[in-house]
Amino acid sequence: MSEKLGSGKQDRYMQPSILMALLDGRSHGYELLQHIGEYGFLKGDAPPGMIYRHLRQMEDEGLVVSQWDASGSGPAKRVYAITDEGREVLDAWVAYMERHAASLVAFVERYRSRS
Amino acid sequence: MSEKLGSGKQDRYMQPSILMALLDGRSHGYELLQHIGEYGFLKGDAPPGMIYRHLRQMEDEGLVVSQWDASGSGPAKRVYAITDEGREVLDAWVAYMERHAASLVAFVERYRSRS
DNA sequence: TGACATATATGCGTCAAGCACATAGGTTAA
DNA sequence: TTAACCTATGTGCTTGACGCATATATGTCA
Repeated sequence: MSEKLGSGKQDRYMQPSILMALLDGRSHGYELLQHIGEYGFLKGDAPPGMIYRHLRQMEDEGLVVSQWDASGSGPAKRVYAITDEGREVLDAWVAYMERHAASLVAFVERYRSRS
Repeated sequence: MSEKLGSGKQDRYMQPSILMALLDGRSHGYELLQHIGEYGFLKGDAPPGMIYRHLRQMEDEGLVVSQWDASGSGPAKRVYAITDEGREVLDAWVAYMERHAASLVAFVERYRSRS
């Protein structure tokens, strides 16, 4: 039955999740992959392609900045850091999510209260 | 700033809104248009084309059934009623929305608690 | 030297959203 | 009476994000 919900295309909140993770410090795509699932918006793992595309787009929009890091072992990493503009956008996201949560709760309430 | 949120493509929850409205009794597209905004998931008015497409698709899936009503004034209306399967899907939607709201609240909490 | 983990990125098909537009019946006012 | 408007239901087209598969490259370990 639940397979009819939203055709599997729910909002994954990739952008705010990435920005939130970057609040804790600079990181790179592959590392972010393993952490943004913690927020509960993804069912399984985040698709790698998605992360990198979001990061690139967010850099175009000035929300993050990147820098290559070739130190350490393994291939070079593109390390991202959040910008002031990114912080503002995250703040707006949180405000939006708060309103959205309120609407959801009200909807659920309304449904539950009609026995 | 907020124009960067989700590129304006937030989840409108059209399907559960329609099902919820039909719980209060049979109705038709044009009438639903004026009521499903009450749930707070739409910024302005719902786009008419969207409603009718959803209703058609939901009828294909067996969530609603329709019947022409030529009585009364004005053009004929296609009146929809929710089915048992529609009720089950709505129930699943509500459960999903409840979990989703919890994730959102947790995210907001996490953000707010880091001063 | 072959398999595997790390790390980033592109290409392609699909699907829903958003918007404009088309159709048509009925009512009302100039 | 006819033009404008409200009711009512749909279709067509473009765009953009998503999901998946795939490509590329480096370093490590058996």
